[in-house]
Amino acid sequence: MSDAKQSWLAFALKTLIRSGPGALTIDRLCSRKKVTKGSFYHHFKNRQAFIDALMTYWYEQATARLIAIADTQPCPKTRLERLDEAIAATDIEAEMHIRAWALKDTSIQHHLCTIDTQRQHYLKTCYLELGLDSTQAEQLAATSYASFLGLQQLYPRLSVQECLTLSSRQAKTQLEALL
Amino acid sequence: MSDAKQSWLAFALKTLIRSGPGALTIDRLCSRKKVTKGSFYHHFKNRQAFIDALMTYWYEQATARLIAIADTQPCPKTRLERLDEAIAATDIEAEMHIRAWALKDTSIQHHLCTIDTQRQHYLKTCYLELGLDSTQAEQLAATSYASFLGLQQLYPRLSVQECLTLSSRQAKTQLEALL
DNA sequence: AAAACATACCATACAGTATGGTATTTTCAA
DNA sequence: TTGAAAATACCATACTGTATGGTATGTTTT
Repeated sequence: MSDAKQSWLAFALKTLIRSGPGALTIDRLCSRKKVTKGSFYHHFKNRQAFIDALMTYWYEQATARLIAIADTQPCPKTRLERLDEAIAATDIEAEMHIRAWALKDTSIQHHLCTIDTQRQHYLKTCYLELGLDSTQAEQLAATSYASFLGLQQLYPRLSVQECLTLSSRQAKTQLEALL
Repeated sequence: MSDAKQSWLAFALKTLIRSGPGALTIDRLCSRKKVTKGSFYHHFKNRQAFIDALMTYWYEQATARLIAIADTQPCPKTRLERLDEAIAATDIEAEMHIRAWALKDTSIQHHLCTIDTQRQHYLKTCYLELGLDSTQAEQLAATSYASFLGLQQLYPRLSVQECLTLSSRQAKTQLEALL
């Protein structure tokens, strides 16, 4: 991937985080980036190709990278803690925007589906190692992930730290009740 | 409120449920409703007034009504069960769409904030009656509500029934651990 | 020559306005 | 009480201005 293209994706992700998918029109991106459409259409075949590239870029930043960080730990309990730390140190504002975006764009839906699946699968493997059976691990993965997602969206808004604290505490209680 | 205006709001809510806020353009609504813009602008000063009316309409359907149903029960445990039943019997597809909408429209955000607050407050009163202290009740209200919201948004998608089952089971475990 | 970008243009979709038409309801005098 | 006139509710048609994705064709830089 060329530097210019990489710069386009990094800029687009920043814009998505700051202003949501509504700001990802070609015109607005170009004016904010102080280039013209000639640049955009040089690097991307059309808007859809651009969006696909952006979602792949986001997957690497906000899923693959985080799992890789957590996976440096041998103990599953420590992995989950390390994961929380990594999440706390990451700008996850794009999350909600992408989830909202998926409701009106099936291509985003597809990307998000593989990402959600992979994330839940990672949590499940941790819970399996901690002694849960397959069904329990799967359901706890779903509910703990879901409560974190949900807490992010509650009004009045909580901080990422509060979301992590509440959801991880809740997951621990749940885990102990199952063991 | 006139019948014609009521019919506009009911139609708009159906459209929102089926196709999301992107389908709530004046042109598209008019063509689907087989009327013209003259009708729209006769009943609503502008698009914003229409949206405000629609959100009020939705509040009555999906918050005030559900709470009123649950509140027919004297026991808080029964109230929560009755609430789950009422939710299961309601089309809650609008929920996610509105939450997504709120990210790009501050007026929706305001409506949703009062609604989220009222819903959490209702759950809190139930948990208070069940013996939790104020902080515990508030946090359990937040996490149980959040996990239900989050489960709705997970990919691959779950049914409303599955969301309710998982989140209410999780809330019960949490409650017993706190008592 | 190829990569990177600029400029000018097109068709479409959108919110909103101006104006007019029709049907129903209200008002007021005979 | 009643019937015509006035008001109002309801909707249609045609238009404006703006933002969008996309295309065609250049120009500059390496």
